[in-house]
Amino acid sequence: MSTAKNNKPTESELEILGILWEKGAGTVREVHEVLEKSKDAGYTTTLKLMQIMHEKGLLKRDTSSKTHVYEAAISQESTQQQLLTRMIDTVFNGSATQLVMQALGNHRSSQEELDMIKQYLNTIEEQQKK
Amino acid sequence: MSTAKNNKPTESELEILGILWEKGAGTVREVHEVLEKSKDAGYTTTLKLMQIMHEKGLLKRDTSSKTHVYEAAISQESTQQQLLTRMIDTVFNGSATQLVMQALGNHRSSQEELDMIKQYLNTIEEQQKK
DNA sequence: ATTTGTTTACGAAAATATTCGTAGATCAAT
DNA sequence: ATTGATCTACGAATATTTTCGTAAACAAAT
Repeated sequence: MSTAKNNKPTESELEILGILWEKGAGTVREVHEVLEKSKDAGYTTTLKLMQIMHEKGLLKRDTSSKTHVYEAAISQESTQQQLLTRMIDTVFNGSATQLVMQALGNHRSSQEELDMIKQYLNTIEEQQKK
Repeated sequence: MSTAKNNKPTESELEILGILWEKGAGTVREVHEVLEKSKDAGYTTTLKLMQIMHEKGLLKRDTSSKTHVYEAAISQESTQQQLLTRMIDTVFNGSATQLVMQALGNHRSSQEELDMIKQYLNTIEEQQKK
């Protein structure tokens, strides 16, 4: 229960979080520029969205200079986790395995990635033996 | 482009689809009864939702008897696929592998399931060699 | 045939999410 | 100090999603 996270991000908010998780931090303009590529919305729309997200506790911001700098206030991992859980629940009959296989089947993975996953599976098995 | 599927289901609609995918088909009352366990909403709310879904082409229905029987009109697989893709895109930095590992890490899987996944990985590798 | 319970249809309210116009602040360059 | 560009704040319009009240149809039981 560290930072406010009982607010589940909306679709648009997720897009912004995604951008900030990658960038690390950024101004409204920077975020907006990325957003524009996949979406068309005005600058003030992005601004407003980010302000709301700040109010909700989804973003932190540094207002020390005129141009504010924003940063995600919730971790990518915990958000991923929440979304995954919900998705497995409602759409994958509660089976994580089903989700994993579906993901592997339709999204080309390189040999390196497959190896990484295999290795990870081994790690899990080791843990379970204990 | 068989049946209308350009309509992405909303959150509530997904819950209903999930139920129908499991049941195969059902009346409003039946769906509502399942829904009630995790949510609280009136009967007519569920009814309306399912009517809308029918209009959108998300559900088929049999109106031959007084009590209509509904069934999902879009496949679970294609829906899973769409959702996975979007999720990987916005929240997992475009990496399916990242999603897979996150899912494996936090949702306990039995040894049987792990074996199944391993086997599936081998299948994929075989395919890629060709 | 009247009552009772269950169903669909419809419309509209309520709640949420998204969008943007406008005004005022700030700063750099003229 | 005026202009121009860029930024934040704010409020409100739009759009979308969710909710439910009410009425009419229907069937089974009294």
